[in-house]
Amino acid sequence: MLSTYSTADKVLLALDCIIFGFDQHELKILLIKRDFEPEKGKWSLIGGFLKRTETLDEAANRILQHLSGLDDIYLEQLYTFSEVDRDPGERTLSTAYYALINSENHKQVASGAYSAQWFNIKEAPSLIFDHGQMVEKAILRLRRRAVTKPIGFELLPEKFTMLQLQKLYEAILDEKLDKRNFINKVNALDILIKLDEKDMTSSRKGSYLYQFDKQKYDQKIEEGFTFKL
Amino acid sequence: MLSTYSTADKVLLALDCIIFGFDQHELKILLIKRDFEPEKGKWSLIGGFLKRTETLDEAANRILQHLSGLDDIYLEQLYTFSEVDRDPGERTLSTAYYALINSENHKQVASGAYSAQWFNIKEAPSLIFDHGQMVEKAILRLRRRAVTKPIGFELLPEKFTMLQLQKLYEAILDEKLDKRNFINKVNALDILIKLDEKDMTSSRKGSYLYQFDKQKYDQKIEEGFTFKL
DNA sequence: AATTTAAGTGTTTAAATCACATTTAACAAA
DNA sequence: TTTGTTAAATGTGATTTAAACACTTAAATT
Repeated sequence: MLSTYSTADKVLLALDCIIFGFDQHELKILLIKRDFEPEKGKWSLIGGFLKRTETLDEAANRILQHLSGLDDIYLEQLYTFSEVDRDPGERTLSTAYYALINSENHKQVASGAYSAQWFNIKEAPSLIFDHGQMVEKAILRLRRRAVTKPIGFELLPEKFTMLQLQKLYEAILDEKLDKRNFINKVNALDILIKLDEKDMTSSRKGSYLYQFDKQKYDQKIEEGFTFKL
Repeated sequence: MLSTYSTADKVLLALDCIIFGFDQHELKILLIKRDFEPEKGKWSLIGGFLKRTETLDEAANRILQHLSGLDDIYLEQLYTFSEVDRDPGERTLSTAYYALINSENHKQVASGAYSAQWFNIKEAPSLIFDHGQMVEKAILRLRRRAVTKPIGFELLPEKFTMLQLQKLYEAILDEKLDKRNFINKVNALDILIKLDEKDMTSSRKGSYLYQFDKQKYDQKIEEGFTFKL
């Protein structure tokens, strides 16, 4: 029989965020030391509980906002985890979100109220509950999305070099890419603005800075263009 | 501040299933007339509430099992919907799952206890709450999955003709496919068993029946093969 | 002026995809 | 038993896309 409202169980719904960042050559995630029981003191994702008056998207934004002060963060719902004993404290489900934040705004995040710390995704410590699974799933999702939607740009500063972009994709996809093919592909997409400015930090010659052209991208999408990197 | 357990809100968590079936040339979904308030009498997805003692996967299986008597149904979690007023009855979130069932087992489903009915995905009536959104999202997901994993076979009887398979993919992808290219592609995958039997219902010559070779498929996957149709 | 360092640039080759037409098997009708 | 009909089965060449690959250039340093 279909349950009716009155007889149905209510549960706690948590929300955990896998926060990706990119730093030079490394794809990182932000973790915190959990400050309450159970598992106090262990590494965990940033999370919180859903309030009755908000949507999951709103809760995810609230939690991130509170943590970082950042506002327009790329967020996507990943999956809802529901193993009965996933949280030994109480019957709790958790909807995982993943977020992408760019390295320019990194610092303040890591120096926030919590003992938050960036970890290379390959060197992250083991996490409480099923957070490890969440991270795994998030990486796979990111990998799939990054080639289909220009979400990679969320992880870079506004102005970036081709090499930075390539390194980012190498980090996400976890494979080496050919420089010429990469540049050719990116240029073929025709959604970057090549600036007159150069980044002089990495070479004598300097490398041109680029900017993602959201206007152009949106327009192309409108016209049926499909991003595929 | 991170919420702690005691202060956090509990919510009802519903679970709704988008059940896909395939019938000759048409991709269909199974809908029921809702038999309780609110929105009693309107078309809706099959659903229920999560129990404290089960996972979402288990709940989805229970709900389907109960409806159809079927056991090994392909099920995948889709998304958790959380608009605050999505259900006017009470604050309820819903995790949507989609299911694929094959046409041979159709009939008993539709003639179950509920007034369940199959609708072509293009001709479905408008649905309660956000169920329309769920269906939309499920179709997109199915479309992506079907070319990446051999889930299409879940929708067919055990033995099927190439044309049936093609029609299925045409229905899922909502586009016409070239017969020769399709067959060449499928054959190149080398995961079908060509039977000696023929289906004589559709032509004089008869068309060979095929069977999905799960063993072979699994082994190929093991060896790093990637299904791509 | 010569050296160093990373940036920038095209071509060739292989692979995948696409478009397309004819032959074959089984049955039915003459 | 021959002929006609219907859908199934089969293969090839053309085009497009992806992959592999190495040298030149600009600018700062000595």
